[in-house]
Amino acid sequence: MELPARYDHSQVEDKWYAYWLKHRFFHSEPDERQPYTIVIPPPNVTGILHMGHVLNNTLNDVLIRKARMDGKNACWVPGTDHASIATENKVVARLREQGIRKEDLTREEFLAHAWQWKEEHGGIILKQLRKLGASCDWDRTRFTMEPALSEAVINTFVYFYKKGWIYKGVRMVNWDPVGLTAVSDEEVVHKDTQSHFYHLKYYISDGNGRPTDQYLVIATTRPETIMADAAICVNPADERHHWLRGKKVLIPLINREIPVIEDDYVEMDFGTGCLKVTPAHDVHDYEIGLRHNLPVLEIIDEHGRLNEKACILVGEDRFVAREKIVGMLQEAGNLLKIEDYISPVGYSERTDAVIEPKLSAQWFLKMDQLAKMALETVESGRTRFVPERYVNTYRHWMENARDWCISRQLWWGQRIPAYYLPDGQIVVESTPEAALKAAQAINPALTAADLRQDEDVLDTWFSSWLWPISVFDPQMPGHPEHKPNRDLAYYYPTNDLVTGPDIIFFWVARMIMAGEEFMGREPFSNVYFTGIVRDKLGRKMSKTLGNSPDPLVLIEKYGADAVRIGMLLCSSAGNDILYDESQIEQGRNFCAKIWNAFRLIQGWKVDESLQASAANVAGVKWFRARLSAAVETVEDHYGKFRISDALMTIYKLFWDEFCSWYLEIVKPAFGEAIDRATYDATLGFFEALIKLIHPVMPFITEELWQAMAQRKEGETILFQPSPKADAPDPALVAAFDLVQQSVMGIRAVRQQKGIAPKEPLTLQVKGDFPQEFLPVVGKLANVSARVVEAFEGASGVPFVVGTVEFFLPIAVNVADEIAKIEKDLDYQRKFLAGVRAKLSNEKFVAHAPEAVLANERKKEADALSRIESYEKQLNALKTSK
RNA sequence: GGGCGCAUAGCUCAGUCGGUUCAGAGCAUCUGCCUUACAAGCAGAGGGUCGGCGGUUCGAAUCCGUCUGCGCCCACCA
Repeated sequence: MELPARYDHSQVEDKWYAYWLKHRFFHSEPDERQPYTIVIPPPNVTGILHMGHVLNNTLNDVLIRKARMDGKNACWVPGTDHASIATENKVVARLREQGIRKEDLTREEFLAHAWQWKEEHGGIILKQLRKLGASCDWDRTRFTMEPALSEAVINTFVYFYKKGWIYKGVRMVNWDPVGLTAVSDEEVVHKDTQSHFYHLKYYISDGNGRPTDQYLVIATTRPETIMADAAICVNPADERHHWLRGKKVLIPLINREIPVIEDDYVEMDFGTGCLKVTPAHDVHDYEIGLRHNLPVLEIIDEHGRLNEKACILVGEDRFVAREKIVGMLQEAGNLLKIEDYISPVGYSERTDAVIEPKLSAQWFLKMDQLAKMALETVESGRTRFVPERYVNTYRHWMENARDWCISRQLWWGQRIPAYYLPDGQIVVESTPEAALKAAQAINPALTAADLRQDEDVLDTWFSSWLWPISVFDPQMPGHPEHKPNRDLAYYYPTNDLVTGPDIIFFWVARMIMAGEEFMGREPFSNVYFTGIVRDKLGRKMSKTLGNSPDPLVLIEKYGADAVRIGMLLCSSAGNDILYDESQIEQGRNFCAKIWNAFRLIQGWKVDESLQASAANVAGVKWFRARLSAAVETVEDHYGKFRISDALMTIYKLFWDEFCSWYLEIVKPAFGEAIDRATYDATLGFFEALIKLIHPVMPFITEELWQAMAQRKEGETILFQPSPKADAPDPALVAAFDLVQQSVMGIRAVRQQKGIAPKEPLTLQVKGDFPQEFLPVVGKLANVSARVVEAFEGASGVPFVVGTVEFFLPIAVNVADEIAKIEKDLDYQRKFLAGVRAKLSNEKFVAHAPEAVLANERKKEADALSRIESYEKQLNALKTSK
């Protein structure tokens, strides 16, 4: 088979992906092999591939392909997440473009639009993952809102409700006035925001609702909420304010009378020590209100606008109202001063709207028991975090977990299966029929028409947390009596989860909770946290900055293998990734290198009558040992999730050791043939190498594996066993190191003296040099090497590697050589002095372990022998002069 | 405010148990090569007071303290 001179990924990648799909190589069914399972972190169904996905899914794919080659039954379950807020926002935006307002649609009409949108745009990302080479079991593709998985979510809700862990409560929630829904604490992002501290005078009431000339001063960042004030609060220990006891004050502008109360919550040395209490619009104020039985007056509506209860500025947006009321306060003489102030403000993660604390009825799931269980899972090591430090973060959150607000005021999602009876009682059942039955048990006269289902849907994470279970057996969650089906029993718990640390609470922690609750054990053994992909300048990649490249464009340009390498090269666990296109170029260059190495080998003619040369025999012997050592290192790296280290080990093994050294040793001269033994060994090495590379570069390795022999339809590199390390031979590897050093020494001399590599030289070797490798040195350095007792010839360049001395008899400038040797000699003497200082230190000799001591003695001996050798050379040179 | 982490060559990062000639790798740079696999390449070279200071130790990039500069997470002192 004739190979093109250049590797063209575009001719290769689609071809083999189609081949893999055709033979369903990625598909897994339970069998007698050991399973290795990964569930994909489901991307948003409407999402498109970005660099973060590339990193994450490349790592997943490396792990799954490695496991497959290790003989495990590898199963990677793909799928998507319905992402209720994000998707609903996109659908609302598109409808708006078409002139349709969500408010004008019924729930059913809206959902019809949403599903249509999902059918059109959904799952694009899964198609894109194929371009990357992701070896997912596509037959198992799941969607969190598909019927079976939705059923699992509903059953879970019913299960926890009946267990008493789900309750409905009026709470202060994080309200998103743009998304028009409550969001969980985890979905609120706090950002330091430049704002102002307004100091306002509140006049003391004369008892009849008229101001006296006495006043107190409060400091607030939210003057637009004063109309909702229910009290002014001071710390009881604050003597400055004792005169206010029992007094009433008037809210500026509207002159409503409110009491002055005392509570420890107020910090005496913050602001003015007087706090305006606004129970409807501040979490802490709400709690103070509860303690002091204050009325709750809500003046901001769901859109963030002032309502009629505000009396003034009705209908104005909260921020506009803030501007206007400041002017009004100023005019009325209530504004004392304005300070610049930076305060943390909560923003909605999804819509970036400023979160409004809002009192509303929401559904909650109790976290105490679940958090306790899930903490134990990680503390006990049943689930291991990589890097380990995330355990601290995890523990802190678990110990402080607050109840999870699981209701969302949206339509896109699983609707809460709570049904209200006309008298306000609630029944919770998984179907309307069951709900009716339950309702009739309370009141037999009720009909289906009397029941009203809760309007809210469930938080998306309330379905994602079931993912490692529900993708295999959606009947399991919520049915403790159910026995896991064959898939779940076989694949659960999964092995590794690769995800970003940003969703450690959203998703990882909650999957562990669900796993413990429904399966009685952890959902995965290891969690590998990736870093965040940043640009060269360290900025997070984002659409608005426009610094995020389109992975598909990169794949098109460089090939998927190159993109994968580019991402992996710089990805140590838990550290952020500074992405730079040059890394992908490096990946592409590696493809070219592999390709060309194969073209070289493939072009060799074998002469069956030829005996292997001494150099070839030695080369094969060395590389076998070298490969073995590298395989061991690679295995070790994989075992510790040091994926980039594993890659770098493989990269250097192939490029440096195999190409630059091994192939140069065995390469026949132009037009000449190679012996059979060396050829077969070389081909064997090459096959082992591409197997080693396959998990990181699946396409080119399949192409070459197919090209290197007659393969039958249905054969693939995917299931070839990973190369195994056989008897390691460190001594041999070390001996070859000496060979490399000496070859490099000769090349350096050639470079310095301007002697072309083509020009043959002779080399004299003195000392303990491994004889069998002399021919290797001869070939690589183009020298005829021989061992001598003493160097012959007056003029030449000596050099030393370890304790072996070399001499290249060539014409040299004696003065230059003398200067050079004197410099080396000087260095060696200082080195010796350093070693001797150590050895003469009694404490060192007393404390240091024997191995360290022995090494220092060896260093001393080596230095001595080198000095002796240099001195001799120096003398020889000087006398020749 | 609390917690976690980072700082090593121009850039991105390794450095595992404190000890091997330990100060490394890749990229970039410089020099010489269009050598018949590969210029997306080959060969060679230069480049760092391991952020500062102090401590422990026979010995510190590595352990401890502290300072400085970054990053992340948690936290609504209005």
